[in-house]
Amino acid sequence: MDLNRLRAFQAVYQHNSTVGAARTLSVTRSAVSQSLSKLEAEIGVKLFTRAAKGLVPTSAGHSLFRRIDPFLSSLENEVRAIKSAGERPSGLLRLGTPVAFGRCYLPVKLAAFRARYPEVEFALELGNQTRLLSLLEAGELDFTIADVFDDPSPSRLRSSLFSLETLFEERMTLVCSRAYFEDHRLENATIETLAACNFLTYQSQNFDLKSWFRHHFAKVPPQLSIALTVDDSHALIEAVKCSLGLAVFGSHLVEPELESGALRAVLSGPADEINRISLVQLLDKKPSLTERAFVKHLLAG
DNA sequence: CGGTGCCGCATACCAAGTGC
DNA sequence: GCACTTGGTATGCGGCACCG
Repeated sequence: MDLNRLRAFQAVYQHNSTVGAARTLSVTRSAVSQSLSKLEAEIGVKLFTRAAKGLVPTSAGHSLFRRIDPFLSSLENEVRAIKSAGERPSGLLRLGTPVAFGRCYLPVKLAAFRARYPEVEFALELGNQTRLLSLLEAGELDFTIADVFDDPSPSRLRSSLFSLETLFEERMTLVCSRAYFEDHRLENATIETLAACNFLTYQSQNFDLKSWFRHHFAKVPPQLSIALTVDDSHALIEAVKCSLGLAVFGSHLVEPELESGALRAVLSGPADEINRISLVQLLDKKPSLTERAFVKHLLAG
């Protein structure tokens, strides 16, 4: 059934004339008259009685109007809502993030964005980078936050699938408790001294530690003694404070502890490895208005 | 990519009713 | 009777889909 013919019928019913309907629909009365005739031919029933001054609905006309008027009105409202949604950020944003970043930094940014655009909702996925990149690739996330190092080893992030935008940079520092530092004589530590220590890591394959060793010594000790693996920065900091071993942290996570002297940095200095915390998107995906607004919001700092 | 057919619409015109 | 309003319809044009 042709929607335009139904709209012509609706307008004629409301005005009891083809002239009024034509004005409403911005067409000539001839077009209205023709649409109406075709609709009647299609249904096989007269919808109006042609009177001297206008058109009077038949019982079939009344019945049809009662059915289609709510439908056409709700259809128009729905289309209007969809159009206005395209003009302002709204809807669901699916975001992946490392656990520590998702807990500490992101909630503030999400709150500020939503204060500005209350029609936006978030679905936050906390997890390790490998899993988040897989979800992004499968189209189950709109963005993910990732750690990007200058490490020359092959990285999935450097494939042609993804586009990267740096949000901010942090120094990667190897730290331990003051007691652990003194017990293991870690002032001017060599790779051999460090290789004899215990380590704590975020990731089961301890990429963070390997990357730190490659950066500072251009090689990784053949055997690292991993005392703890935990994907939670608070747990990791507490374990380091208890002298369980050494762990690599983004500088912002342990700044207070380093300043108070509760933790000590090993080989600390300007030569520390830089982690560019970046926003990752699929390269060939055209970002929506909401996604573009969110990227702009994060990049604004 | 051009030919063809269909469809919606506008234009022009006709018919009928109404008011002065 | 005439001007005006309104509805109906023949005709032509333009846009679009389909096909070879």
